[in-house]
Amino acid sequence: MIDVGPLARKLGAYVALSEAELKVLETMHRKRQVFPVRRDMVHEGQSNQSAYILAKGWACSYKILPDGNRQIVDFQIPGDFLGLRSVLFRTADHNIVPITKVEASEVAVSDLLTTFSTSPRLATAILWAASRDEAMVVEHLVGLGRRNALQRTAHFLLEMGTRLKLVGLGTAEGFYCPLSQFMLADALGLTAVHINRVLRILREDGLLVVHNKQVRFLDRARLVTLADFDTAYLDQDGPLLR
Amino acid sequence: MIDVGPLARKLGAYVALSEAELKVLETMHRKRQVFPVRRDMVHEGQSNQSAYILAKGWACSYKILPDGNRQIVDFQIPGDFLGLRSVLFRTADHNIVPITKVEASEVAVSDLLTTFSTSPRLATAILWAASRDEAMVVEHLVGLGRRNALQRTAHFLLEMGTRLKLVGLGTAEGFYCPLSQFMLADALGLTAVHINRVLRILREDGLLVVHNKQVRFLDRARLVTLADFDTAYLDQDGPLLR
DNA sequence: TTATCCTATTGATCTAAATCAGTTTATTTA
DNA sequence: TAAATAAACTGATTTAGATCAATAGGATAA
Repeated sequence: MIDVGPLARKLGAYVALSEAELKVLETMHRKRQVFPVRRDMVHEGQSNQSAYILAKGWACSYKILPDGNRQIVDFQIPGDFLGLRSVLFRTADHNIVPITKVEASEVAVSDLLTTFSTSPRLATAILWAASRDEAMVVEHLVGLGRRNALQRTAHFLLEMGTRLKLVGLGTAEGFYCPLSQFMLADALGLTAVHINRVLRILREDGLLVVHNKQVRFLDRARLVTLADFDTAYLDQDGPLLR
Repeated sequence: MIDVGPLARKLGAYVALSEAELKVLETMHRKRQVFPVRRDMVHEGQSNQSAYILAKGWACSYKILPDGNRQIVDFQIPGDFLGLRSVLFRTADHNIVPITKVEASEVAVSDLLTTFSTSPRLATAILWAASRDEAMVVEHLVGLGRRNALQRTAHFLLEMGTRLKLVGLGTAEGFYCPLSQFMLADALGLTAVHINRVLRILREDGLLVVHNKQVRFLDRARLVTLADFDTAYLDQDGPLLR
């Protein structure tokens, strides 16, 4: 079997893609670019921004408040679109920065629109993926509003695990995670000091271990209960539609 | 001038719409329905849900956690789409409930897709509006993660004011707001008790008054500073594109 | 190979917001 | 129009997570 790449793999979880559709996806990966760590790819206020498909590495989208505080809105992993809203919105309303070295393909919005009209199944799959990403932002919001530090952290790590598994970068047991405790803190609306304590509790309770940029789930069942994690779109094997 | 309805008014802030495009929008408002207060229009887990355009009244989308806690994700006001993600996602991942009596028009997704291919300008405008809504969810997330109760509340009320002004339901001075302090609390990740105290502080500081379901901004400049409110897409008069 | 920086870790203390326990004032409803 | 219910408001107390202040281990740079 050929390597279909993370995006095709992700969309394939939704619809079984034909050879022709895979070809279209392939053509979207022409202009591959490399982005170094810690240098903003998209900057708030920038206009005429491009959209990208992330092929390798991790990035994150964030906002900075006037007091210097940062809130990470979402992490982008291989197979994710990046900066789509900035394009539609004409001006970026947030920043995007690589966490590791990133490889990404620039996608012209016009190409995307063409794809939409010529390949409706692919279009549905892409919209499905976009809706799923939005649903994750919503879940993140719910966590910040109504979950305590422990549940929030557990939920976040379970979700990242699920996302990574979908693109073949993780298993039910764990995943490689290049995030520092400071980044976790900025995503979860906590301080790094508190994240450190939360991770200790999770470890001491035998729920999960984070060590050497590696997350390992020790007791997934109890974690899922603790975090009220919805496994609906996880317990799925093969595409939803044929 | 004819009444173009809240959606046309909102989209008109982005592109100047032609007579033909207004006609298309009008046909989307055929199947008008009325929904009573406090009876879920969309329920989590429901599948084959319809999408709606809200014509009159307020609704909100929310999630309930197992401990009974509620997090309101967003409020929907006239001109907003409602349940779009549920349609694309095939199963609703959240609930939507009317806060006041609601009038909404059912939109078949097929109609929407037709509109997209026949009227590209309208399509862009709708995507712009959708991006804007998503940007507001993101801003909400940032507030929950990194703003204190006072800034968060101020920011939220300024934002609602801006949204309502865009559809002609508010002015720079204030707006009608049917939300109880409990609903504000569920949206802002606080308790009703604390919302009450925050509103008192805002009142005593001469910043804004909430009374009789009416929000009045007393010192907009200071509010904007306090909340770090981005007025970029507010200081706009007439459509962005022609 | 020492100095510098970043990340992880821990203890002590502080504080914003929650919780608890009411009273008061509006709305519904009967 | 009285009774019932929901919403607004307030004080006292508690607590989850922040802040402050260090220590220590790797990694990077010079």
